[in-house]
Amino acid sequence: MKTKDRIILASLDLFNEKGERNISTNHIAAHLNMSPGNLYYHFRNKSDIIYEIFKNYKLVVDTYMAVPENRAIHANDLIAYLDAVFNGLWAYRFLHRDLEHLLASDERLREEYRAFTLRCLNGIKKIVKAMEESEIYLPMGENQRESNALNTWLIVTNWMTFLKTVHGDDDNRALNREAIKHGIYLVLDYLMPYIRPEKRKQIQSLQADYCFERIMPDQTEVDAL
Amino acid sequence: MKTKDRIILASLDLFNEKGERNISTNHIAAHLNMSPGNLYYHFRNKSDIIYEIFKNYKLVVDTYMAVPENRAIHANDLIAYLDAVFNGLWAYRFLHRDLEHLLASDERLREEYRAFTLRCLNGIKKIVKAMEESEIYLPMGENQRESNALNTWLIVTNWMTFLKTVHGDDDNRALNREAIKHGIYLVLDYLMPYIRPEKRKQIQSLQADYCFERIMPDQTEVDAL
DNA sequence: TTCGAATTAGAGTATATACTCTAAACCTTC
DNA sequence: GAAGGTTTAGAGTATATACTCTAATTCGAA
Repeated sequence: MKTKDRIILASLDLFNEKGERNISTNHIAAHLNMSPGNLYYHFRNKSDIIYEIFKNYKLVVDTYMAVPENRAIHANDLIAYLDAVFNGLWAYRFLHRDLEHLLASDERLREEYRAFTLRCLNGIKKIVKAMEESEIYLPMGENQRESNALNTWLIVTNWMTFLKTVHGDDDNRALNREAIKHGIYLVLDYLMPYIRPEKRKQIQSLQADYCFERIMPDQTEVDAL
Repeated sequence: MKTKDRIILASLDLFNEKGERNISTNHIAAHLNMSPGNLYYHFRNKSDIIYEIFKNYKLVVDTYMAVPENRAIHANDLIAYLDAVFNGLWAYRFLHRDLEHLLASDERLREEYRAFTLRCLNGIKKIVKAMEESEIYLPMGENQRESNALNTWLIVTNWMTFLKTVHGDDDNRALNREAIKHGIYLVLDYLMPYIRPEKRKQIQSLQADYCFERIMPDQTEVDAL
């Protein structure tokens, strides 16, 4: 593998594992048994590494967000979308940890992230529209579709972070890739009222695969807080 | 005012304005025309300042989350809750920017934040239940109430961050206190299906105060992305 | 007024970070 | 096997950060 790609992969790993803030270029180089000079031969600075990682992330998400072209959309597609998006978020989870800082330190990234978000929201709206057409969703107005896209986006992109903040340090149940999927359950719960009543049973049975043990502890424990 | 309190206030201001990551203890001291030694006389370290700020935040939110004791809950209460919470989030917005890092660097904070979150979720559930009892909400099961609390929490706590990431640098429309309130519109949109049909008109007219221009630009611009 | 504690100044330290520079090693390709 | 570009090592720099130490100042009570 090219050195440049090795740097990108190692950086992604380290960033995800320890947080971008805690990983210096020297750490990355050391992790690869490589001199800092070598790293800086391949990248002008740390921001460039992050930018390159972001481009990969974008590629992944953009690829999975398309509405099927030659056939009607199906309930299973909904699950497939959510699955793909949660996988993407997991694989690049460091990006959402202090996104604001990343965007503030790289103008390219800020502009492209903005465009990316708008594209995603637009993608969600298209999916919603397709769902309406294939009579899975109840018909809704344009305003509602936009609120829907926004709320879905907020829930999806912040589920992981929420899990991390609410679980103790010892408790690493929450931090693995599978636990993340429980977000799918939540999103489907959010979408349920917009799904046609006669289709809800079907969606609920798909949803059951992602059911999760309570996030909240027993009521007795909560009352003590 | 006590020096200790001046440090807390200045830190909060600077953290909110520039981000905690970009503000060192030296910055805070300089901002107050005070020696670093003096600052460290009042606080053992930077984490302690943040912890003290968090305690204030907690106090504010906990105060506003209570269900009214001697009367039924009213639709206006819902707005009041959201208003209070969004004000709190705005006033302490730095906390949510890289919460994960803050929690990772201070065990007290991690444990207390966890308890705080669970208390909030529980508070939301109690409010929902009260709304059911006063016949604003449709009755729902315990599971649904929990999903509801979680989704509401995710939308509320991440609306601001979302705005920051989606708006350009020049575009400071998004960053003021008022724009934040548009999140109230979104949350009410989310809650609408759970509100009794005969009450929706009323809620919608309250919601209208928080209506916002589209987040997304014209469709033509979006298509170009 | 004085004494001791609380507060403050300000210089200083150890460490880390992003990043640079020069020279060496490593490849092609002729 | 020599030339010339690409890649790498490794030492080094300028700056920032969190934090410490000592000595001075302030202040409130006796």
